[in-house]
Amino acid sequence: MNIITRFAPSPTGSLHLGAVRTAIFNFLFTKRNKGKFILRIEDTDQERSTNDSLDEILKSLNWLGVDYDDGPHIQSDRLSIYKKIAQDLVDKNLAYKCFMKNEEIEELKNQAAKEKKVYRYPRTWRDRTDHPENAKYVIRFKTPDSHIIEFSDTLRGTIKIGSDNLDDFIILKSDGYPTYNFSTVIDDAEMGITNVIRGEDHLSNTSKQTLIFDSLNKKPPLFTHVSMILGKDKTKLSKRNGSKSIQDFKDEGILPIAILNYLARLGWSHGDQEIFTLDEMVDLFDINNLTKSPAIFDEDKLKWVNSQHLKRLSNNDLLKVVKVDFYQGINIDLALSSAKVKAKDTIMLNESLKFCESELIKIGDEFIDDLYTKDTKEIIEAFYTDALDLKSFEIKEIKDCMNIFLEKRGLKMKQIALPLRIILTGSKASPGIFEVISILGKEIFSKRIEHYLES
RNA sequence: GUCCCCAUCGUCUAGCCUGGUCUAGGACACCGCCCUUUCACGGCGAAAACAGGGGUUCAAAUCCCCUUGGGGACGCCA
Repeated sequence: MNIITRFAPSPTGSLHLGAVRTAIFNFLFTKRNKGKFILRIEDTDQERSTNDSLDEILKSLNWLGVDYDDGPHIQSDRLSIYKKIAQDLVDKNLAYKCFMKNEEIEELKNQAAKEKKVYRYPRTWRDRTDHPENAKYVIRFKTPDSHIIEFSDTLRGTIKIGSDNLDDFIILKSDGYPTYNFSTVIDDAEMGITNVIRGEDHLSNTSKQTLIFDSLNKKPPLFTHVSMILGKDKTKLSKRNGSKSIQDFKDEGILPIAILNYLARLGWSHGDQEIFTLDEMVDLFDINNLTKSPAIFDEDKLKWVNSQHLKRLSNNDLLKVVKVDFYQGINIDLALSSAKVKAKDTIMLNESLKFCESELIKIGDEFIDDLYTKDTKEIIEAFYTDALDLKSFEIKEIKDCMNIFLEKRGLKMKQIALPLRIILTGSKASPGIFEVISILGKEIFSKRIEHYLES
């Protein structure tokens, strides 16, 4: 059987990590099995759904490289379908119209809270036929009494829940929109979804959805409820405990593959391997090899994974993510090679390559003490004179030149490396000094030294 | 409160299904040392866990039960 899966976010905010992880699992699983991956937008909450959110979700998925084969299907385009099926269920006496007013429900909820009980809809309209004319109503599902609801989960086995724990839940709201449990089931059935991979927080919804599948005479898909990602405080990830959106990570210089890798490794593993390419993940991913317990999000490790991918990136690919205008004459290849091994994110990378952007660099006032002593100036000038004689500005030549210079003058590397670094990069932190000189090349090197000597 | 899920180092995890090779392996973070021209990278090392109690068995991190702990759900949100 061909695998068909879906990722079904609701456009009520930016894409967050938990959602992204289920998207990744669906994506990997589907690719692994050469199936079809559908994107479906569950915008049945008129109040909270926004186009901006939808745009951001699409943008983020695209940036991550989580591509879908079909969609996005928008649920609000399909209202007539849900309405019709809800009405069918009413006609079959499997659902019913409920005319209870909001105020009445509020009252019941308050009452329940007072008695420290959980509110349950009292089935007031379940069997009534004295329906008011032109009044607003919702459609509720007739949850059967004392029935054992059973469904299976590929990770957790068979799960059984007594129907008495559920009340007559709403499937169609008074604004004519379906509720989540209803539209999800209809779409999963209509779209031929074979595998539903979603967060563990949906486990309790699955019992309701099983009931709906039954009422529709449809076979439910195979469920896999993936463990949740928790914040540092061990509760569901939310803005409160530091959850960031994909956009945030992008802005912080995290690579898409690092997010994919880190998030996939949260709950999934392949022996001791920590770093995966996308192809490797697709190749190795096994839905049956997921951890059942929740995992705490650790930004330090994400950063580390990011640094590992940064190191592995080819200079060609690196050029696409780096935001540096290399000045003409800069040895870009060498610059990238020496910068990428040290950076943890692309922000750092950009920062460390700043000295490559122009012919001259600005030297901050804080370095005056380090640079403008008579000795320093004299040493730099002397080394400069030697360096000018070099035919090639390869690292090796520069190094040899330096060693001869130091020996000749009885100096230590330390005495010249720091000022030279500041003069050439405007910073105390940079790639190795020989690399820096080689990256700049003879011309820019000379310009910067002369500029210093003249100041 | 009710229902559901889960339980190996601080964190992510390997091992669990198919008991013995586990004096429990790896990674992040932390600490120490080394490398060193800065910042880093890297290398080496240390510390660090089978929640508790009962079973089953010659043998349990691994199987079963209970307790405890954690998480999730209980919306005209998804």
